[in-house]
Amino acid sequence: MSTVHAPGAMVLLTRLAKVVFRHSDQDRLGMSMRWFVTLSYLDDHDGATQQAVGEGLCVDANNLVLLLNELEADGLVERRRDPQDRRRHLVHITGDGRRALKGAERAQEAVEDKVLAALSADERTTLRDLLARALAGA
Amino acid sequence: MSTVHAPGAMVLLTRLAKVVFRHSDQDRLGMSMRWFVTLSYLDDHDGATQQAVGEGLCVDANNLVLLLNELEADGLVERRRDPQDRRRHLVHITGDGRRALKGAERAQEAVEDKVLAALSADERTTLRDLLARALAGA
DNA sequence: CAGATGTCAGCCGCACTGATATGA
DNA sequence: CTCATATCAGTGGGGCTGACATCT
Repeated sequence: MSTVHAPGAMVLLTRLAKVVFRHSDQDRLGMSMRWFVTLSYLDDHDGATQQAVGEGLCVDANNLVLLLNELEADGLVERRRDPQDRRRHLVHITGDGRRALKGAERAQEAVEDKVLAALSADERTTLRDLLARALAGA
Repeated sequence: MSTVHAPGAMVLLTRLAKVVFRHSDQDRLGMSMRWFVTLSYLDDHDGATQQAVGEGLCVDANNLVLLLNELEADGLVERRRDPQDRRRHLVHITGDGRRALKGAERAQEAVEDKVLAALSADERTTLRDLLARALAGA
């Protein structure tokens, strides 16, 4: 028989992320995954500089411009000049943005139930905690 | 102050996966992440049908054709007709494929150390176990 | 002047849709 | 003939590089 070879955590993480992506279509969430993740980040980091958002989300600065253009055109996000340094843009989530986010979060719970179906409630909490701490340290 | 709002596990997973992707460049691994994940899967599922590989990795059947073409051209993978059903292709990893995989795995450990820097060895094991079980159940 | 920030144009790898060929 | 499997061509959105404008 072939040896049961255990893949590394990075491979598992990458593969599971693709599963999440597969289940997180526009129809279910009411918005694209990119929008959802971006709004989620801004909900926690309201008023962050555009640069900080790019680093936090691992999205290219150039690409972020287009992404924020879309969100701002829909009124979910606002760019304001930093009075202290007028080169900077401070990115804010709007009331509409928060409302849209809440809706997507509720829809995403159904996705989580499917993706983490094999895990108990306690295990899901543990997973969430580990992911959050890893992300904070990276 | 703004409320400390906790993002869901799916958002955290998606974001951390992008961090992994960022650190897993061709130079470090010696191959692309797509190759690495595919070889890793075949190491555990040698001789799987092409269709099964696509489902397991959440990669489109059409896209998988091109991906396997690349791997086969480099001699890391072999496609063999299934004698029982000559429509099917059984995908096998070659000796060269296993060697290349081992090298990439070693390089990937360094990536894991960076991405999971905030977690202890025990916590990394726990994370790996939870991810593996979630993946198996999805 | 140099350095930082954001914007825009262009290119490329990747994912999906549709059509085709082969075999059960 | 039908259904399944794999392949290929065409299309679209996402990610990156390079050049430019604005501000410190």
